[in-house]
Amino acid sequence: MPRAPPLRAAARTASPRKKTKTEAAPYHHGDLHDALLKAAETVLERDGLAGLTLRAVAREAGVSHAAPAHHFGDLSGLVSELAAIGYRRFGVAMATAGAGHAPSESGLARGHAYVDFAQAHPAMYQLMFSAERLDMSNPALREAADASFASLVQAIGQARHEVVSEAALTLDQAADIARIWSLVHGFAMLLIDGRLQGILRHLPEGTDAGMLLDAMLRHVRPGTRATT
Amino acid sequence: MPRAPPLRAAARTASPRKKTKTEAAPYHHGDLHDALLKAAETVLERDGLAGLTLRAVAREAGVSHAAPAHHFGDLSGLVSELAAIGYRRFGVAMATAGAGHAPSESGLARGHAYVDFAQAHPAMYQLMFSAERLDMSNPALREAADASFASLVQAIGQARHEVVSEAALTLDQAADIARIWSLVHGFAMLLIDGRLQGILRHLPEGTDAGMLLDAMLRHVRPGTRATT
DNA sequence: GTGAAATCTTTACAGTGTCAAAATTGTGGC
DNA sequence: GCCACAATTTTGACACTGTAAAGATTTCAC
Repeated sequence: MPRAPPLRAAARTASPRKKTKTEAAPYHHGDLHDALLKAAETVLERDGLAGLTLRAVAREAGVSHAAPAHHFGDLSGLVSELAAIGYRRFGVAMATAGAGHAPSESGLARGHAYVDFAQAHPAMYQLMFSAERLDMSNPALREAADASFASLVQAIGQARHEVVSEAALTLDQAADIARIWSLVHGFAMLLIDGRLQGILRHLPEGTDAGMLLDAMLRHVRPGTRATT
Repeated sequence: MPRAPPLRAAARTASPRKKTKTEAAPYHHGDLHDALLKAAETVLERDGLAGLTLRAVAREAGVSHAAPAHHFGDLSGLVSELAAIGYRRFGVAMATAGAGHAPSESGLARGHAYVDFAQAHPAMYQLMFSAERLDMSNPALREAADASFASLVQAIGQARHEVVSEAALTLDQAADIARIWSLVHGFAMLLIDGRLQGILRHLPEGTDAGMLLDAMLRHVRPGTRATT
């Protein structure tokens, strides 16, 4: 059966070697694990969340449809690891946005960076918050998501000019965290789902989502208040 | 073929008669359209969004697997009509919450009613914002969702002590709408997805989501400002 | 080398949505 | 009253999905 396997070969040479001091051809595939994750991201960006199936990823990687199961157990295992990658990437985007700005404006910059990420990678962002598909007990995902949340808490603390400990929050601190997170997450979700189209359409000519976000955030500053 | 049809009979007698004074078994079904929508809601509440399939709804209603297609075209047709029902129900919940409160507190009451609805019917709320499944060109859904949005705009206008026209928004008005909507929607989504568990766990004993929402909302009031 | 383990493929099964054809039932015309 | 027609519902089929088991293949350890 001369069933040509060009895809397979292409996928194999695409991934760079990691170790194997002898530089001999790697074992079965090279590292299907990473190749599958890359293929999954390609599928996700091309076909959206609905097109992200085990078999589609296997096709994209040029392997049999059951290959992913061996590396990830099941579909939730694969998408959870992909979401973990998304969280790590999201983390660096937020970190770079936090630096390089005056402290007074860093909160605003972070808010914009948050929504920019969601807008630039809508399918990935949806996946990162798709409780239905993700397996939150997955260690890689758990760790990446927790780190992302911790950096949010840290940023809130910075804006409040105090050290906020995740282990014991006051209601006021928690309200700040929930407020900022709900704001940017809600805005991002509504934006991705097209629910803000009606608003944006009826705004003065040339107003885009970024300007709306800016106007929305400028009246919500955390901390610096004494009592209720 | 004595293939026992108990489900069908059960489903038929389960729904109260409307007419048919003779009490004979109704004609084809009665009205499968409504029966399917009721079955869909049962399935949605019992098995969540993932369990809401055409065939599961057909089974619940006691009809063949292809029956729903005739009434709703396809899956998105069915879930869109179900979501429309959700929006209408959501609308009355918000309306009753808006009334019966002092004007100064009606905004807060509405915010709580919003999140309460999402918390009481998480699967329905998720469906109502599942862009992936819904067909926003569905007339019933479009109308119900638009009405829901219009009432939000109207409530914002009331809080701003001005008449807000959806047809031409100022950036300031739009920012108020987006802020409030993003806040409650984001909070509801994070809450449903379990993302606020970490926060709630580390709050003083006995603090629940409602208190957190209250603290979060009390520092965000729309309108009443002059310039930026 | 050779056996063992890891990797990948093949095969199979139970689901799913959707379509076409067949069967059933209610309705309107005469 | 009766009969053709239209609406409704079922049956059957197809392509797709995830997942499991069994077989084939390759690498690794010794």
